[in-house]
Amino acid sequence: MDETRLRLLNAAGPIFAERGYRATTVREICQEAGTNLAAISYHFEDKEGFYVAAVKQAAQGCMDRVPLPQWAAETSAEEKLLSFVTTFLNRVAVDHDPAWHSQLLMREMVLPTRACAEFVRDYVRPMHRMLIGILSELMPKSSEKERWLTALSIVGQCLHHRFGQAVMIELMGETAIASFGVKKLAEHITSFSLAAIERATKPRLSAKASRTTALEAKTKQSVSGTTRRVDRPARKRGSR
Amino acid sequence: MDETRLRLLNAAGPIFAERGYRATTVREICQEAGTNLAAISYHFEDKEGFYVAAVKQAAQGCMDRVPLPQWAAETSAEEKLLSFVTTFLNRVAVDHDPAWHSQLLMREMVLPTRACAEFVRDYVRPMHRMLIGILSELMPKSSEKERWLTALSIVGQCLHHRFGQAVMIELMGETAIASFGVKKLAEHITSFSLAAIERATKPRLSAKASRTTALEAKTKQSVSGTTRRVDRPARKRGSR
DNA sequence: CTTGATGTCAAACGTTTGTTTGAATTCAAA
DNA sequence: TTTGAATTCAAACAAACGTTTGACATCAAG
Repeated sequence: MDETRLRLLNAAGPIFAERGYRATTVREICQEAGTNLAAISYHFEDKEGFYVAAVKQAAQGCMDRVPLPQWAAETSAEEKLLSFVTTFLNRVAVDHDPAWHSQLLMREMVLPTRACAEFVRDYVRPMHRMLIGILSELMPKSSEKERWLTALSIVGQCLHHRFGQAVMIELMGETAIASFGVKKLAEHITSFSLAAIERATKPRLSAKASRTTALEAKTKQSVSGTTRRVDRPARKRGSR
Repeated sequence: MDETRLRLLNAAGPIFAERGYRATTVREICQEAGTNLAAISYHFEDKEGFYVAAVKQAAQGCMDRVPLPQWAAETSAEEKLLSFVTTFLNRVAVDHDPAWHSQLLMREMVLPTRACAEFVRDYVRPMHRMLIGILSELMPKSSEKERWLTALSIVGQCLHHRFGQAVMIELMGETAIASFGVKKLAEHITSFSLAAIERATKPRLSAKASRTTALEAKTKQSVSGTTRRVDRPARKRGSR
């Protein structure tokens, strides 16, 4: 049976997601799963193989829980973008049932392990293709580079609500964050991005547009200075 | 002397940034710094205190290397936004001299430790205040919530070029990434955001605007499904 | 019943870890 | 020179870690 295998994987996800790879001990997972210690090297070769399997399961779980949208032929590109952003936010949102799915994948993005390449192939690339497709409809005359930059702007806005979560809570308090909600967030990001895209596509307000682009010369930025104020010793010999 | 202290901190930064807290051993750092093993508990109490000191030094280094901009009275809000975005990108950019500064802070954002609160107070909050100030000029009639959302959109775009770096390289190749450059990036993000802000502030093209906001009804998204396709066993008893 | 493969178990192994110890060294003040 | 605090050093400590071992259990096939 692989009942043991499944119990291990289900127990591993939340723990790996919360503590990270190194800080998680196989003993802890086995105790949580109610299995023997040796079950890990038996079913997964070693700890690293076990971790990779857990990441795969997390990515699969994210995709299955919130599948990519499909549209009728007559759907407008604007509608597509809204449902794409909504899907993205739902996949990475913090307040979803198993919060550890996206948490584990977030770790994989910041400090990639062996599982990263597969993650990009199976999970990131399909979403990226879909977004580029939508952008090709929205800005048909743009260069590939412009579409890339726009895609990065949109994805960045979505992901920030996951990556920046800890800092945002520290910055504005936990209650204020929760008041946003996925739906409001998706509408903001979509209309924000659509406005920027339409402006770039049809720059008819030439007065304002030229004022904006005239900024480029003023990027004088003093990039110098060294580290000051290093703190003084903390404990001398005899404490504790 | 705290020459030993400084040698330890300088050696610790890159290693903590690359490997993370748990995967880094104090032995490795001491060997790199050329100090004795006991120097850590002597100067920093224990490993965690040592790590917190390293994070502090990284944040200070980031701020000193790229200080916040200061403007003349007549500077337009658009110019301010551009130089703000440029400063932000320079602070988190990957291609700067000690790349480990921002790398260490990035870790701190994703998995916060004791150092996170101080980091937000000394490093994040000043930048946030400055951005909100600029946005107050750009969209004077907006609510506080709207300004917050806009600030998050801008910051998200900037940070994504750091957080998403590993995935972007995997997705589009290393050379393509480098071709962007901080200056081009800053101009893109600034004009992208300014277009969105100006559109929201003066929605005179009512035809297109209403088409955009009419999307809201169509957010039907099937949020269901369970995990399928769990992989089969990897190694049976007798291998290796 | 025997056989052999599959899976589970308690126990132990060898290594690496952060931390501590107590002696040695340095060096300015008395 | 003597004193005493500050600092560095080699060595060891105890705990925790991933992994392995060999015996035991289960069960269908011959």
